Amino acid sequence: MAQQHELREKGLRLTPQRELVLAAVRELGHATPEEVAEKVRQSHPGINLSTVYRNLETLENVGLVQHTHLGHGGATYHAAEELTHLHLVCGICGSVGDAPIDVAANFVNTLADDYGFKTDVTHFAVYGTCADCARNDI
Amino acid sequence: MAQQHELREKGLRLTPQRELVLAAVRELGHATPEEVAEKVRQSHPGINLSTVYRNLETLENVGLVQHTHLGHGGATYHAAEELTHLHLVCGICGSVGDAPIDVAANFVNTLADDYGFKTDVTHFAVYGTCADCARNDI
DNA sequence: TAGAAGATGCGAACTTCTTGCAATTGGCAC
DNA sequence: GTGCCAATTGCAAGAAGTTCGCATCTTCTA
Repeated sequence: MAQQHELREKGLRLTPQRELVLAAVRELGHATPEEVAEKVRQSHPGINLSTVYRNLETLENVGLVQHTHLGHGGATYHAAEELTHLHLVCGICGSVGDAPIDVAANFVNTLADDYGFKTDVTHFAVYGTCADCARNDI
Repeated sequence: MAQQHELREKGLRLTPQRELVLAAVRELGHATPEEVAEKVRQSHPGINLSTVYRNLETLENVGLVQHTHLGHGGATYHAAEELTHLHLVCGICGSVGDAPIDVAANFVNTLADDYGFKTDVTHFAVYGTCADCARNDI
């Protein structure tokens, strides 16, 4: 774990809180600030929620994590290196499925070619109905 | 304006507030509850925010309006009949552009075929960088 | 090892949205 | 037209999520 370098390289100070926030985001896959805080508290009970928020913002600024809006209001954070998939958010059951980015490649290209719009696939949440709910609904 | 029928048909009572909320959503294209309230206040200054929220919810239940998450947290409301386009949300300048649904047809089909995921295109916000910002950024 | 800059903790404030309740109003039957 | 019941509104309090100011503490550099 030469994680220390990672943070120092970005010009950030190395604090236990910061390391734990980053570790929590990586471990959780995607998580709300609240969930990150909860995770961090397992090993560092005293951590403050605002510290988590500030660190998430800081880590996002240097590109180590990113946030996505999954539809239900709050932001969800990911480790930057894990953002290799789309999120399929089910509006009925709330589940979040994954699909490889390639699925959208065509779509992204069309938007780029026809509209000059550079789609940020990593920041992308797709809303709809998951297979399970679709079965029950129709 | 046989709008009265529209609401009555759905089993809703016809109140000035409700008509105004619906009219505001239609006129604004897409708007947050707050913006709807502001619009309604132009002709009905006393209207309460919770009334706007409740009416938006009611109107959504009967299918006259729908909401979309444009990324920055709060929901945005549309008249149901206007939902014939995707929203291209620019993460830099915050602008909301439009693109016809067809652009996504392929993408939607792929998700349906490969993942059984029924994408709700009308509830769909595409995040990225608009043409203007992309020019300045690169 | 000391100092400066940066980070943390804490509490208060804000924003956005929801909820309970009493008063009001619309639609229906007469 | 009149009256009743249920739906709707306004108000105010309250949740939830997020931000901010400030004093204190910690990290890094020299």
